[in-house]
Amino acid sequence: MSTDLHHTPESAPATTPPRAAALHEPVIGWFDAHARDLPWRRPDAGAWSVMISEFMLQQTPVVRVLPVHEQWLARWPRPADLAAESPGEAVRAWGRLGYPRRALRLHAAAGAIAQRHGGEVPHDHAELLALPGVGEYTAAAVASFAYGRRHIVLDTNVRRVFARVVTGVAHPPNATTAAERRTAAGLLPADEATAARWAAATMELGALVCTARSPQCGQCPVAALCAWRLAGSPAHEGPPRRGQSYAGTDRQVRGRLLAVLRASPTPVSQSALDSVWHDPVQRARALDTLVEDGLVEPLADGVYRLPV
DNA sequence: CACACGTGGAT
DNA sequence: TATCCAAGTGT
Repeated sequence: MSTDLHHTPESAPATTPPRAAALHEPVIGWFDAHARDLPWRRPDAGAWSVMISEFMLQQTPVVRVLPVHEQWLARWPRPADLAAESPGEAVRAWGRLGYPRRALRLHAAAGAIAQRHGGEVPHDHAELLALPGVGEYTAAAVASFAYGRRHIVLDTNVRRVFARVVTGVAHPPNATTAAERRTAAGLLPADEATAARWAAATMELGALVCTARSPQCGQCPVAALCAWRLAGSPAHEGPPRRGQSYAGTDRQVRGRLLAVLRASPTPVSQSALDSVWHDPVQRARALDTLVEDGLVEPLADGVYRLPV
């Protein structure tokens, strides 16, 4: 086994990266045999179902999204149904998925779809991107998964698969780079339907086999072509991967405060909020930012509620 | 571009 | 127990 002692992120892999065409069939074939049966992937799933799932899946695992996604779709079958609700109800129904600003943005996106797009989730990438809460990834994902369009879908799973198979490193950079976009563009099948299949397949491969912690290379359809394996599965180099701290942060306080509001069908008093965090300064700051974000609505006399 | 932004399960 | 990680977006 030859080890490159002077390896840097920009250096060429020790072996030739696999050709695009050599990857398509095994990866898509693997997907056909092993893809999970997720509600938003079923033939009868509409674009709205896909869009709800994409919002919920931003930084939240599939198993926790499943039940909430089902509830949302049953309660708000079309974008206009959600748009007709108060934003507070969206925040409440978001439950404990985390990052509740996503609920607010999905509610706002539903409003924009009802107003500007005749109630239909747009097909066009640029129009999707213009919606609140829809970034580069989500716009591509909705266009590709819901409408079969040909787009570069670069999420954390796909980035990790390409980092290993093509670039030969254990993990992708912290932020998406131009080099990654070039790699993804070079691998994207020319045929539109195949490209959409490829996007879903590479994402699923990263989620189920080419995982962050302990990849199941024995199950991987392209293990024999994988630049990382061929290089001896070298450990991660470079800057430490971004860790998230949580205990004691404003985020934790915001979470506590919002949990109180979600649980109460009626406005809550200042004292009810005061009871969930000891430090009055941090508590006040957290409440302030929740109000700024539109997640909490202050009423008169130190009473608060979810936004109407 | 680095950082804020929730929550909970796995190791 | 501490850390890592999960289909990112907005600033």
